[in-house]
Parts: sequence; C-alpha cells; structure tokens
Amino acid sequence: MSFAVKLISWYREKGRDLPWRATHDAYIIWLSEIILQQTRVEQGMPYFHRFVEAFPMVTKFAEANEEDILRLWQGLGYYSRARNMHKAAKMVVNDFQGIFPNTYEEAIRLPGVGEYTAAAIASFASNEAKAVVDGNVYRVLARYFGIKEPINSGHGKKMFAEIAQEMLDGENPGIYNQAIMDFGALQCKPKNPLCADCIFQMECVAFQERFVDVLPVKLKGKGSRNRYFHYFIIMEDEQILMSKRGLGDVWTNLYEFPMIETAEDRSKLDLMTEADFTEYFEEDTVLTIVGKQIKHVLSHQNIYARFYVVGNPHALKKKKKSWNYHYYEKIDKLAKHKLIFSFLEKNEHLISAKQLE
DNA sequence: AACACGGGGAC
DNA sequence: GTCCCAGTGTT
Repeated sequence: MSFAVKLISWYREKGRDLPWRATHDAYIIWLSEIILQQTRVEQGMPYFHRFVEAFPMVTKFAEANEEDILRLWQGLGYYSRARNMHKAAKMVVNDFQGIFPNTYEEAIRLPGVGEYTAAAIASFASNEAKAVVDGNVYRVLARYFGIKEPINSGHGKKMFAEIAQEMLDGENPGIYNQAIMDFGALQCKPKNPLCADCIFQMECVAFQERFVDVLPVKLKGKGSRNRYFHYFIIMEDEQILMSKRGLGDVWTNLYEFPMIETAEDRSKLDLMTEADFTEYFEEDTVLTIVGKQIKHVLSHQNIYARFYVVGNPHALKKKKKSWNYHYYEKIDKLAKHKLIFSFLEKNEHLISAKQLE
C-alpha cells in the first residue's frame, strides 16, 4: 500500500473533527488558515468561531473597520495577520468581485497568503493538487525518508517542497493534506512521537535506523550567546569613572562604567582572581554588589550585567593597561546617587557622549 | 539568508 | 528555561 493510501486510511480512523473541515467555502477556509498560522488548533478554535459569527461573508469582513477586527484578534499574536486579512478581504471585493479565490495562483496574490495557505485553500476548497508544507509536513517527511537536510535552509525548503508534491495523492489532495498534517500533530509529534503504534514502522527510515528524535534538523538561528559584564562604580572625589566602548561590538561609542567581561558567570570572589581584574585593581580592592543581575536581550546575545561599588580609594592600579577613562563630572552627591540608581533600575548603564558632557 | 512578529502549551 | 505551533513579509 502506498504512503498516501495508508495515511488517508489512518486519517479516516483517527483524524480530528474540526469545524473548518465541514465546508468548501474558500472564505471560511481562508479564515481558519490565517488564524492557524504558527498557532495551535486549540488556541485558534475560539477565535475562528468568533470571526465566523462576526463576519459570515468576505464582504462583511471587508466592510468592517480595522479596530473591530483587531479587537477580535486580541490575544492571538502576530497582529499583522489581522491587518493583512482586512487588506485581503477588500482586495477580494475589489479585484475578485467579492468571490473568494479558490485557486493557488489567485489566492497567493492576497496579502498574508503565502505558499502554505494558498495550497491549503486551493486543495480544501477546490481539490487542486497542491501539497501543503507546514511544520507537520517537514517533520513527517524528514522522519519517513530519514532526511537530515535542514528544513530551514534554502536547499532544504526546496527539497521538502518537491518531495511533498511527489507524495501528494493527486486524486484526493484535500483529504491527503488534512491527513498528513493531522498525522504530524497527533502521531508524529515533535516530542515523544507515538512510534510504538505507528502504521509506518516498517518503512520509516528514521524509526528503523533509530534517529527519529533528531529529526527534523533545523539550523540554529545564530544561537544567542551569553556574555557576562561586570561593571565597577568607581568614585574619585566628586567624580565617577566612565569609559567609552570601542568599535566592533555592541553599543559602539556609548559610555558605561568601566567593566570586565567574562565568558561564564562569575562570583565576586572568582571575578577578583581573573587576570583582567588583577591587571586593573590592587589586591586590597573592596567590592560591594549593588542591585540585581540585569539581563539585557539583544538579537544575537544575552548580556548579563552585575554592578559593584568599589569601596576603597586608590583601588585602581596606576600603570598597566587602562580603560578609556572619562570622568562623569558636574554632579553633586545626590545627583550621583540618582545616576547610579537609574542605571540599575532602568537598565540604562549606557550613556551617550552628549549626556556625558 | 536573516529577522521580526506573539502568545501559549509541552516538557 | 527551550522548543514548537496548519507561516508571511521585509530587508
């Protein structure tokens, strides 16, 4: 028996009974598909019912004002989906005479409708032979064929799209597409897949070769690295020592307290034994931790910052290498206190040259 | 090709 | 905490 036949057979027995499957109305299908983008069925279900009730036809959707649509969408996330839906509904009224397109070529012209959603609409509404490729499909095919190609590389995406299209049951594309997605969601799950009672045990390459758990392979999104910054609040007379950040790193040309970076987290005692620390500070340096560790999330790094007040005068070595010193002047004691406080409270341990003046 | 866009559930 | 979810649009 073929993959498609077994899959559809599985689906008829164990597939879910979902409300948007009871129709061939492209508009209703579109509604459900946009809602379900990157969204679990259970989470999207109540929204689907609300939208169908509020806008039973695409013309109603097009006439609605955006605020009402967004209010109904509230809590679902990815709000551009709702705004694109409004544009799409208006486009259907203006460019498609109010008749929601049920072909791939037409549907994909609508904003918010990409390859997946166009294939879903076309196959469910008019049984067009276009294979859907969503997270479920990537996973099922990667395991069934034992494909270790990353699903989010250019080559991988093209490869999976081709295989998905080859596997599609050309006679029953709608049912097949529903089936493979349900199979991925219910049986071939990301974690703890139900291989023990799977109908594809014999032909599933990943199962036979025992590497189901590593598929599908996905390229790490640049992997956020962790960095640990240890800031020193050094007061000399009525001044606070600041230093300027250099090029080739975050926050170029901004000022911050002098600091030492470590690749791993460090306790105060361990920090004081770091080579960098002893380069700058005398042995009798007194450090007092102030505030909590602050986490600063950037696109590709997590920065954890701790702040220490240096308690004794002349803690800094005079020679050796030096920070790019600047003195934060023109502040009285109270202002100084507030400055430190605001840095710690508001995560603003960086200041511009303009502020420094 | 890399990123932004969100909230929630499973582990 | 991490990963993923019936992905798409932008740069």
